[in-house]
Amino acid sequence: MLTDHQIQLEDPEILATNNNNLGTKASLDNEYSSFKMNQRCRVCGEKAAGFHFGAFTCEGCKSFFGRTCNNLSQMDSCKNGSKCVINRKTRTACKACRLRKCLRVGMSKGGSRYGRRSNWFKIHCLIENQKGGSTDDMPDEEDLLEENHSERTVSTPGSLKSYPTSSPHSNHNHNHHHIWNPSSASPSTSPSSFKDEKSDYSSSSPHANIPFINPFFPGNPFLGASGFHPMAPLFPQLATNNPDSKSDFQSNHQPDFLRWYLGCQPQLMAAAGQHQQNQFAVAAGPTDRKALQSAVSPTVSYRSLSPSPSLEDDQPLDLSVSAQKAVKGFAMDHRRSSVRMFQYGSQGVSPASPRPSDSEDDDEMEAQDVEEHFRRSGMILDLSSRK
Amino acid sequence: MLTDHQIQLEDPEILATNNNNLGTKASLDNEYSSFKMNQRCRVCGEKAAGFHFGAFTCEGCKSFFGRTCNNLSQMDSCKNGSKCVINRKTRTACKACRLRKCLRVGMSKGGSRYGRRSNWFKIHCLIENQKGGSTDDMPDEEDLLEENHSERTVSTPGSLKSYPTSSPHSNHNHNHHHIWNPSSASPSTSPSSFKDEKSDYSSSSPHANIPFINPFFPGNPFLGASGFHPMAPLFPQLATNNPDSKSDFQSNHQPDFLRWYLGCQPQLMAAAGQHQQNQFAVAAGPTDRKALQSAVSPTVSYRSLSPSPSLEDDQPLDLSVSAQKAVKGFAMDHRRSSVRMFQYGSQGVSPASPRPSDSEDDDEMEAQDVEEHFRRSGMILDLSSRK
DNA sequence: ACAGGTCATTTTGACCTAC
DNA sequence: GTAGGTCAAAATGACCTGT
Ligand SMILES: [Zn+2]
Ligand SMILES: [Zn+2]
Ligand SMILES: [Zn+2]
Ligand SMILES: [Zn+2]
Repeated sequence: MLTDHQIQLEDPEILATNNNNLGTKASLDNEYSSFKMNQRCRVCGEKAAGFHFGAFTCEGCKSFFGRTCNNLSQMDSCKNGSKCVINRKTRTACKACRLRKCLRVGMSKGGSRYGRRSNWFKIHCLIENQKGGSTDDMPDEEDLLEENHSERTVSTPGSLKSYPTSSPHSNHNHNHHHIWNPSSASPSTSPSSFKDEKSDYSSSSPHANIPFINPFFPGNPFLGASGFHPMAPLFPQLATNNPDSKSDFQSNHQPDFLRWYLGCQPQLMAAAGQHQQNQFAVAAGPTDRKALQSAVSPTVSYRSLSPSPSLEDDQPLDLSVSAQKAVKGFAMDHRRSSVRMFQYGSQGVSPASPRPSDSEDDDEMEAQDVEEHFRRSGMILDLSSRK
Repeated sequence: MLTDHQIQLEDPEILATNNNNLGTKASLDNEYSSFKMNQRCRVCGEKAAGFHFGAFTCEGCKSFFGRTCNNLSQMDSCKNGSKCVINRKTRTACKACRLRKCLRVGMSKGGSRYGRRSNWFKIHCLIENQKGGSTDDMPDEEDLLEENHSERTVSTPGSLKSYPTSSPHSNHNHNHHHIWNPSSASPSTSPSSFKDEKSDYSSSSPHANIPFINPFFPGNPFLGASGFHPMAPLFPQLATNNPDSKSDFQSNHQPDFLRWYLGCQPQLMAAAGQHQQNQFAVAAGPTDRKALQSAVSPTVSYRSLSPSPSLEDDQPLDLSVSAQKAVKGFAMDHRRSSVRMFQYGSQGVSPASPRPSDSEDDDEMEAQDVEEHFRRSGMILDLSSRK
């Protein structure tokens, strides 16, 4: 196994792996680069201009969403039964269906990252790509025929075959309201239906008492079209430069991670268990940690044990935030490769935006109040009736 | 039966009749007035602004058609299977479907009348109205609910019950390519399918040898959504001020006319028989005759025996045009209440526009050449192989 | 009384800039 | 490398005018 020195110099976030160049970040970047160059707009199928508002989109759909997602209320509904096909030629026909498509592919405002994509994000993209993507009413054949075919062949089909996309428990059509808490189900969340289907992966958690933002909370706008989990799991051992930790992940945890990432979350609970109570779990690499640091109020206390080279590299990253003075609750949206904050304030739960060192006035919220709010919002699994 | 003196003073075109005020033009005008005030756009269902391009439409659809009907070719087709519902809210969504709807309700350019509506037109409207109109994907319930209901109640439902809309041979879904010539069917026109269905009304013509512009010619853009005949029939006895002629019509011919107007044409052939060979039949009241006079080249010779008061009121109107020096062929489009000329020139068949006393140079066309052109265009039934 | 013109308003997306 | 701003171009329809 290569010990490419680049690994030491690169962003110490976790590494991707494939058969061709197992475990190197270079391979990940290479794969992602070709992937990115051939992306099409997830809304209309035109050649994508970039990753905008949480999805690869063209300039038009980017501008459209940026304009219209603010005034959802005054958007007149579709008169064709909300069944309009959205492609490059028809995207201007029905604004309602176009916006619906935007939301369906995961677009939303806030929490954007301007810098490089995180490795989590790249992995996510490649896995999703290998899964075949959503089989929506996406680009017309007509549209594709009019585009440059030579570009599309750059994409290396099957180059990611090594990714264990089909675990023993393949999980298509997994419910958005999965309950991955084995001990007690909140009445507001879905009943035991999922438990019957996926009990193998949700019944073995040893940390059922830890509150955690449920990424599948009802109405989560960041759930992808496939119901894919928008939040990266907690894998502290990945957020380190310690080679042993990385190889440990690759040999022992990567399959579990991938299985989780494809819809199952056994490791997530275990990772969440490393966090204390009254804390909302967060996992991030140094880039995300920096964004987190600037996004979160200075009153928020957080500990960072790694992976800065000057710190203990062999310690798991811990960016957990004390709920007593925290911005209350947040989670990383690695699918969007951004710090996505769920900030509790007088305006209710809303995505947080970076702010300077002000506002000492909104940290009187008690931990249980914060928790209760998230619970009422369906964002927290009601794992236990603490306090 | 009333002998309202208004009849004498009014336009001497034929009279309409209903139960309430049988046979008076006042009743027709009254009925038509309330009908017109409550018309909705035939395209989108919005309150109609008037009769534009051959159909009652709103301002928007009027402007839209005026803009787009010229560049049909560069109109991109619908991407929803041409099934878009067109109403006030969705009319801007799919231009292709909107234009298709416009054409379907009979809109077209040219041949418009600026003055009063003819009585034929009013009768047409009232009959169509009584028939219930086309049951298209017309105005949404939602749209109608948002409009002023008080206006709509002005319309007197059932006020035209006296019109014999359902003749013994009710004719729904009559084919656009009807053959109403019993003797010989053109190979280019439809086969004997219609004859099987409607032979009662197409087999009794005593004037099978007279060429006549077939209003059902393939591609006739003036055929309404219901396939309704766009051209008014020939009823010379109606174009007179002679009271006897009018009462004769009311008692003897009106039922036949209405039956014809609803899709059968026995009387049409009889009327056409009054015209000489090498002439293309025309029927018109004095208003239409005036328009005809200004539209047709001065080289066209026509005879007008009536109904000017200074002329023989008891003679049937004859505006037939000699094909030798005629603009070649034309017919009245009473449905559009306009003189609709099918003018033969170097540009081919096109709607004629009024022109001054010039152009002595385009009357070299022989009668049979004109006829042949129309026949090739599918506009003339190939009744016989004269010459 | 309608065809055609006018033009303010709306919608759009390619392009640019700030971060 | 993306969010947001810019702005020219296109589409729309209420209103006006000539006939
Ligand atoms: Zn797009
Ligand atoms: Zn729609
Ligand atoms: Zn309309
Ligand atoms: Zn359409």
